Amino acid sequence: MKQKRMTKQKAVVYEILCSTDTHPTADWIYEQARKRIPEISLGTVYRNLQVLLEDKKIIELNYGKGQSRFDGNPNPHYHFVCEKCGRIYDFAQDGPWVGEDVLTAAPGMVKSCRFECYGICRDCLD
Amino acid sequence: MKQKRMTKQKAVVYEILCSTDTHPTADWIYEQARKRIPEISLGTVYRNLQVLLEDKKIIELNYGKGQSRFDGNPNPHYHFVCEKCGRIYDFAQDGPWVGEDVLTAAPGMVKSCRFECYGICRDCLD
DNA sequence: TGGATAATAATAACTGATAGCGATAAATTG
DNA sequence: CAATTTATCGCTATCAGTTATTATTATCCA
Repeated sequence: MKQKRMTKQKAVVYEILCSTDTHPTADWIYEQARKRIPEISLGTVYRNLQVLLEDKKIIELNYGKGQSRFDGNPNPHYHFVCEKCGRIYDFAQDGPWVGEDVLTAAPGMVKSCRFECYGICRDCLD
Repeated sequence: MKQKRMTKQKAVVYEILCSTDTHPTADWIYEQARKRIPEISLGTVYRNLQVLLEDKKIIELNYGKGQSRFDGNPNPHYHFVCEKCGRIYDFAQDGPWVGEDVLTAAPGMVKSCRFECYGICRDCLD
């Protein structure tokens, strides 16, 4: 297996992602990264996000439209997407989970799940 | 509000989508549609899928990578994605549902949800 | 049936992401 | 510590999927 190196670029990408809970896009990470490594390229950001994904250090969130978003928390957890402001929130990791009965109703062997809610966040409700 | 017309193309796209439970891609629908309207264009398929989505007649399923898939059943239901063969299955609509407790744990007002399981389907397990 | 206009077919343009390339720098070897 | 290997770099071109544009055609209501 190909050995992986920790580079300044990779470290910065990972640090930026871990220092926020906003589930940013690659573009946003790129903008932030340029503040610390002005010559970094968008391709490098994408490449390192891919490597971090392979190492299961981070999670990728796709919402079909637009860009992927990334999450520095690799532990399984649910997300709430505000349809008004677009922000993505985490469900509390110590909150309730989808029941076993739902999983056993699946037409096959379940290896992982994805659960998301869409609606209006508390900020936008006020 | 702009009035919408029912065209041969739109009807065919909808009929094709409703006549299968394979959650096809726009490309597949296009191939099928050409059997009935040889001169139909891919753009028209995409456009009509968009219109049907707006009318909430169908559902779009994105899995990030690759093409979107479409579902002629607009009622809320869960999906199971086989990671081996790529097929997408429906959960039984009379099966168990994600508990209310999970929904009330959301950081906002929930309007819709998405729940998917990934794993190996029964066909591929044999 | 006629006319306004929504929808079409064809094709070009767009977007997010990836691949290829020569250059660079980190690891390894002697 | 120098030489060599090779992973990663920045850059650019490319790709796939989708959407926008445009001239033409078809729908629908009076």
